[in-house]
Amino acid sequence: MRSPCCEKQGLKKGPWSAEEDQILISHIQNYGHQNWRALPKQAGLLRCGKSCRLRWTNYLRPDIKRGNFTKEEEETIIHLHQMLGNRWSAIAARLPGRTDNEIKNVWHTHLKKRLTSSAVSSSTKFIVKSNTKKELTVAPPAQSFSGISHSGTDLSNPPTGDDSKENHIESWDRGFQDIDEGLWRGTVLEMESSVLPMVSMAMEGFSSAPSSLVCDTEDDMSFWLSIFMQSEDLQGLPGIL
DNA sequence: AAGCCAGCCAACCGCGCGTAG
DNA sequence: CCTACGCGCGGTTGGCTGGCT
Repeated sequence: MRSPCCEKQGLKKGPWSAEEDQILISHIQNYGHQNWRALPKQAGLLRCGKSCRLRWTNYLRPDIKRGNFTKEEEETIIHLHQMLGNRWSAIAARLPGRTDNEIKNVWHTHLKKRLTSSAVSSSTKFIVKSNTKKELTVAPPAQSFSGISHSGTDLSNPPTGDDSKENHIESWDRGFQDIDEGLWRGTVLEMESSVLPMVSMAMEGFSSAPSSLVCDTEDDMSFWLSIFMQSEDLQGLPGIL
């Protein structure tokens, strides 16, 4: 059994003072943070390393974006949460300047309430083809849920009788996690020409949508799928090939 | 003005993972 | 392999604040 954090007597807990913040900032600016456990002692702080790391990553880091979340950021969080679930760090990775803690707080205090049943259409379907003989079908929740298959092998955990949307999404997400990262390298999302106008609309900032998208990692794949999920026009389409 | 309450959010806790020895 | 350690993640807590009565 691991000993709890801050077991040592005399270590301070609770809110950080301005003086402590300044000590931590100047120490990291001068020496970096290779070893969080050793840092408080080196810096002369009566804190545990974990507390220092948290203070730095969630509050003191220079690239932290302050202020309220924009409408766009909130929408992004909602859609990424549909895709990724409670993987706050993965969501934060797509929102520059926002921390996982901040996003988690915003989700629990604001966004969760805003979720409606229209979040994800059960008929949306993505078929993903790889250019390396690997073939994979990704089907989000639907009555005809077929799971995720790779070379004929079912990699997903099919729904267990509970038809709730949440469970289906979780199954879908688990399917993603089970896939070897290498599988995504070179994966191409091909789209039917009929959906291209909608894809184009979904991809703001692009003059025209490509007919296929190359993915190198699961993150790439998640990113593109999140783009599609953000488009109300695309939700409910019979398929993206 | 005082008390209560709900919401917010910084910070803490425990667990799991990766890695070095 | 096993163990200890460091770190990051997600869940939870509790103090603060502002609004309401």
